[in-house]
Amino acid sequence: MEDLKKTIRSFTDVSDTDMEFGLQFFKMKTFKKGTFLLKPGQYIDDFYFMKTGCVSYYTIEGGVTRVMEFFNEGYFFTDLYAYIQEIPSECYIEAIEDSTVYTISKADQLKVFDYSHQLERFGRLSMQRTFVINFQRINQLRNLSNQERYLQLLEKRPTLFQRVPQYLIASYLGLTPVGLSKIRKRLSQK
Amino acid sequence: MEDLKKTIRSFTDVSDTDMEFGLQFFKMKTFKKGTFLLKPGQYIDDFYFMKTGCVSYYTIEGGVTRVMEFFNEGYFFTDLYAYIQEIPSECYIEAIEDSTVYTISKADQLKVFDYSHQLERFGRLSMQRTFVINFQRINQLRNLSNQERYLQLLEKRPTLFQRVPQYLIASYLGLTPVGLSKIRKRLSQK
DNA sequence: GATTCTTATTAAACCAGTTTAATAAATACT
DNA sequence: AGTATTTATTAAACTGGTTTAATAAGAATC
Repeated sequence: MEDLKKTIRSFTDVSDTDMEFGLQFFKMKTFKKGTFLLKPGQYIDDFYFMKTGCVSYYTIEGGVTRVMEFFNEGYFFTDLYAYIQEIPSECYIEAIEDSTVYTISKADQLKVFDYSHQLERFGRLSMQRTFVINFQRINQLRNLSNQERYLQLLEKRPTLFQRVPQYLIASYLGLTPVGLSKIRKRLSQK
Repeated sequence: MEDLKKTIRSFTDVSDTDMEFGLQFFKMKTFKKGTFLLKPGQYIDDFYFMKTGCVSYYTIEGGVTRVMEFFNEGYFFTDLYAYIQEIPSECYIEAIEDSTVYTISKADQLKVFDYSHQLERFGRLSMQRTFVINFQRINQLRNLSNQERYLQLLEKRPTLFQRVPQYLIASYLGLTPVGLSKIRKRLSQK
């Protein structure tokens, strides 16, 4: 669990005692490509850390799939919206590659936060990080054209384009496959 | 500061001792309509609670004003993005009505969190709340048409339409004033 | 109360996406 | 390898916005 430990300590100092206390609650799980970590209607009680692999976090509404995020190595993830509010999820989390994760239940996480002020701070800071990412996402959606968002994704997460089919990338960008294809054509003509 | 105290306790239990310790650091400030709490290039070291009034949180890029949020009574606010990362802001926070706020510096807030595990938890939970709001915002931007977003705003924050000129509402919705006008016309014709 | 400034609407031309459908290319399956 | 399925591209018609500019209505100022 060295990778997890390292990631936690990239947020804030955590003593060995507190870290050991925290890590004991994490369990390792594996998911084959095409299996689901979460489906609509289910409650999600787990918080995940992606060790290896990739999941797609998406909704289907009226037959339309909308990818909200791809989580790969080093990401913390869950359906945070349903998790926080303890309401049934409206989302899918699907392994789009064979994936290995560490997971901790909400009750155990609360135990950890009660025990350790340092780890509660980690919790606050990781929420902040999530905030920053979401904030950038909102600004991207509001201020950039679809073409600009495509180029930005290409720059920031180039490996995604090898791992993920283009129609899912299109969905992530809020486009139809046709729309993305047009953008790519337009760009290649320059 | 009863309103502030009440709002904090709506998140989590806080003992009188801890609350008293925390509240001593808040200062009351007033801003006349048209004055700025923040301008681009400035660092923001303050966290605000809106007692009465309303501010607009926006950017100007290439002459284009983009309203990100309106904060009125009962909202906690700051330029959280610049605040968290301790980088110069790229945003304006402008009082669009005479406003009264409570404010606490980042250093003081950290003192409070160090002193009180309960208030650190309030910090984490209020970050979570912010997350939920941002998440809904992203989903709105991705999944709803402009018309639907207009109707939803009309429903959720009707008072805004009395307080805020339409061209700022348009900006908040990511539209031009012309675009919003067209939507309103389309709707009124039904 | 008349003038000026700001805000909201309308019209016309335009554009970046959509939908639908056909086709081509790549991948998986037996 | 040959067939079936999935994924990506292209074309054509359409749509909901944009920009620019003119006009109308409302609010502030002298």
